[in-house]
Amino acid sequence: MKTLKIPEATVIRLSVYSRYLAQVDRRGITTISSGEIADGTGVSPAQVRKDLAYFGEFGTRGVGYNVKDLYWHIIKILGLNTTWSVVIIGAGNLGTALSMYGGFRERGFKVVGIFDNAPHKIGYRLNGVEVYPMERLKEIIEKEKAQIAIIAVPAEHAQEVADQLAETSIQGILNFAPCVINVPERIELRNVDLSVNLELITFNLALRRSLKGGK
Amino acid sequence: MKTLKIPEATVIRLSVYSRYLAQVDRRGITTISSGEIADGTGVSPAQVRKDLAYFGEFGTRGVGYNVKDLYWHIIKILGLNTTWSVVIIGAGNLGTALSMYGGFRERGFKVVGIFDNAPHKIGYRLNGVEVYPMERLKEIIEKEKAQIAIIAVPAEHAQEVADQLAETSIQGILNFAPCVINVPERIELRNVDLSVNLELITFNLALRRSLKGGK
DNA sequence: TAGATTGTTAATCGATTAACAATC
DNA sequence: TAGATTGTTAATCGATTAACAATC
Repeated sequence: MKTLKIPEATVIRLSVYSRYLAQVDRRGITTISSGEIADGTGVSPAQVRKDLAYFGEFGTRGVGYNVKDLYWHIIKILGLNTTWSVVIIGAGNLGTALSMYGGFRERGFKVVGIFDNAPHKIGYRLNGVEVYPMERLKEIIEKEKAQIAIIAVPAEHAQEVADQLAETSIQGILNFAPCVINVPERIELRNVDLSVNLELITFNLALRRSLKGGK
Repeated sequence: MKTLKIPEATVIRLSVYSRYLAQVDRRGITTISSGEIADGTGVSPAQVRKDLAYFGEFGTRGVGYNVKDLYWHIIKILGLNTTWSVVIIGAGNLGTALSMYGGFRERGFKVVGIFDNAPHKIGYRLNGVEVYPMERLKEIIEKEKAQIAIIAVPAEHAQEVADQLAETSIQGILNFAPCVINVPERIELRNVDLSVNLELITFNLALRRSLKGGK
């Protein structure tokens, strides 16, 4: 595998391609061209081929790509050929929603524990997954071999939770709290700010208005 | 206002700057330089100045920026100087979580209605917001003057919901269903795929592994 | 072979960074 | 005035697109 830096946009598109290929496969289609993938996912054919070229040669010139093969190649590239065990920190509304989110299971993620420090929540099961007290974080992560943690606590407590996670064998953190957190280099961190997505909409709506009104 | 195309990354950073400025303001600081904003948000000072330059001149050479003024300038740029009324389609776990998500309220978003077609959910209140049947979608959107809709239904029903929204006066749609949907040009659309965020983590973890093992 | 489509290189486009004149 | 920091231009960097040789 080349050591070239892969653009994040490429990884996101690979995810989109894989979903589209799964859909095409369900329709019983066995071969597909970069142009067809492009049409189905809203990118350019050159983009599709370039994205794939970072990782190898998966097609046959003059023919195209085998749908199933390419699907599995991408799944492997994305690291989704194995099941990932996930813990969720915070059994509030967001944590509860995420624990039941079908989109995770579909892509091979398995929620193995939810953590909270509200005594009345401990011991409950959400979607079959037990709610544990925060004191058992390290124990359960190690017992269940969880590799990824999702932080779904209020912003005030996010860093505190991150510090506790840093003491465990967790490899990746997805942070939904709207704040910046610091974690050791060895942990792969990603922040999702749900509000920013609405703000990108309001920005564009405000821009449209000012173009109409202002001009 | 210039008609230059603004990079999406710039808009996202403006959102980050505004949160940082709010925090700095709470500490009672009145003036700030691009370098300090850069340090506080993890970008370069040139980036901060360039991002702001798309929209005007907000600083004083040799001095810096007035914290409060700049905060409000950015809030206005993001279209957040007015309250936006939001409806959520789908009273499942995600819809429920989003209806109670503090991060929205903080930035001036107000959830004015939740819609579902499960009879046993109708009439309930989530966080003070009523759950309405889908048949009343258009009526309530128009009555409440909702401008933005959040789709939080399973992927199979997302397009159907989008079609119904297209019949209303809704101006923007935030789609959480992991699928591509089509809406009229006049509607500002944005997709959020929660699973992709986990996949960006697993991709990097898989990459780290292969670099360690493969090399 | 002729037609089709890949993989890859070169050209283009756009975003970030460095540098500095303007100016408080 | 001297020091500081902005706003902006030019240089750099990186990603996308166009084009085409390779080849099925």
